[in-house]
Amino acid sequence: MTRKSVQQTEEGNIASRLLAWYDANHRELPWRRAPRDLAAGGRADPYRVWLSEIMLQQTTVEAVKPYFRAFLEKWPNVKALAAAETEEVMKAWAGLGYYSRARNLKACADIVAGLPEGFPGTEDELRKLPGVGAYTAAAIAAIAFNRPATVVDGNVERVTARLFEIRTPLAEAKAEIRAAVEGLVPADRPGDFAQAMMDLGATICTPRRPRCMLCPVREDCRAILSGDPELLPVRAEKAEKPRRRGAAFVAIRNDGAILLRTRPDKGLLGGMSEVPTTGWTARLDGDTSSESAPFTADWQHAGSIAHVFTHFALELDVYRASAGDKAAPAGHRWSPAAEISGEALPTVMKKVIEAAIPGATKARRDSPARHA
DNA sequence: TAAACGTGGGA
DNA sequence: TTCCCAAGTTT
Repeated sequence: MTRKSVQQTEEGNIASRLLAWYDANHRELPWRRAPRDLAAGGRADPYRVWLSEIMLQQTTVEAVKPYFRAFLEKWPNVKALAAAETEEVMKAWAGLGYYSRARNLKACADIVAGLPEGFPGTEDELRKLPGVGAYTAAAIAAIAFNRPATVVDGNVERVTARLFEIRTPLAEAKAEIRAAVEGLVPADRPGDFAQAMMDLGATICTPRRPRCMLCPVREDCRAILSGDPELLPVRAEKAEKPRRRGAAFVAIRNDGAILLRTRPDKGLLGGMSEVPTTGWTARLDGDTSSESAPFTADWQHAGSIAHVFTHFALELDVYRASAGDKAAPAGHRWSPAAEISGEALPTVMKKVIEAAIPGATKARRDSPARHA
């Protein structure tokens, strides 16, 4: 009935083919309910959908999996997460990147835990939550609440630009792409449709070397007919990445504790822990390490590390010194050796500490991080 | 509108 | 090695 009427349009054909493909070829993911489960009356848990969507923002599925499992084990529902300390959330998020997501995650949990109905089910209401933008609001509405929302992420943009041969550069093509996707969304299974588009983009309609021979909608794809699908979507060329330098100081107390401090909540690596460093904008001419070290000591050059952020590349000279039993300077604290692996250390800081003390950031059996 | 914001894996 | 860029949001 409704299915037949939908299939009478070209758009309906695309959605139907895509859903049939999804039924047979969907990826199995820790946060996903299989179409079979949903057909049997299963419901996606909004908490898990939300948590996974936040983690997946600009982040690969493989990187997210272990973090998703760890979060779910520590905090099985939104009230548990709301009861947690922000610091613990930052520690659990360490290494995943884009740390404002962790802060917003906690802020969002605090809000939702206070709502009688839990997560709202409409895009408009979801969109008001911290860390939830246009994409995430639509994804949660569609996947967790079966609303016919138009879900547009990077995969969907690529698939759609190829399907409709949209050659407008991506930045200016957003509205056009959104309108095209909106015309495809089936009233029947909007959540599965959204996930089908994303799975197609991730496994078939890939950025490079798309597997068009395996594509369920290749007969509907205009990019195949009149060009090279791999050339779409058209992206603006990216600006050259500035290179910055600095120095980092690993101070080691007699008992093996390391001197740390916490970065401001806003900005790069906001709210995360670090060893003392110089500023990262200055181009170091010669050795200025002793001037900007946290205290005077016999600082030894322990090597250097390189790390690439989204908008600049960083090289840090790493200095190491024994600190005896010195008290921590203002704004700093000593982190016991056994607790280093559980600290909210971003990857760049783990590299620094490893350069000074190999193995220091690896989890040990007696480390609290393993018992938490 | 554009820049800021992390990290890791694939080619 | 180097480049690309992934289930984006915020300011």
